[in-house]
Amino acid sequence: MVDFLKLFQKVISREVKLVKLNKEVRELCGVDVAYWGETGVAVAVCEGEKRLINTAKGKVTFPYIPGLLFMREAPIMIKALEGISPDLLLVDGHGIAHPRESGIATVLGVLLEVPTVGVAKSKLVGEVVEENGLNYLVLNGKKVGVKSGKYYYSPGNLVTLEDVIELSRQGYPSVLREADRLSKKFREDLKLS
DNA sequence: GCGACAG
DNA sequence: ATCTTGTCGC
Repeated sequence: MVDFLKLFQKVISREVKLVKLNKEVRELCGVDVAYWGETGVAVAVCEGEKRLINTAKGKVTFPYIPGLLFMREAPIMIKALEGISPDLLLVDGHGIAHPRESGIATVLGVLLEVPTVGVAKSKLVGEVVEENGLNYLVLNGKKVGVKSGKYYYSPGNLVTLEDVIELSRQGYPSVLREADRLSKKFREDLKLS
């Protein structure tokens, strides 16, 4: 099964288009997931003309396996993103800074056909190499992302490394901060009800 | 065999 | 991710 999933990721990585995000980002969205045992709570926070918050709740049984995070969180994240098509989607996890260049941000970007960037709190693969004052994440001699502060940013789909660097300069995205805060808040609400 | 290992 | 106390520092 794991072999099949890895093949799926290789197919996904072949569909990735690292092209410049030209359109102005009017609606920025961020998604995160919190857990209460086997119950997952996904929250999508969108900031644009109006502020939107979507949630999704459900059993998450697939185990956490480094490199296969998408199997655990992508399904419920997609539920929370139903009906939403942001100009840019930020995902808690890596994009192409992944063994098969197919982290959860990349999988979501390809499946939903939306520009995505992966923002992770820790490294999965690659080494940090400084160049021109920037800490690039290098994998197999290729720059696949950047480290800014304590976070790792990498292209998911439909964005360039330059777009990602630009985003990383803005500091940790508020939409992800909010998605993280709210997912944990809603989890607490579940414990009570 | 050993170390690394998103959330 | 989640489980958890105190402690160090701005």
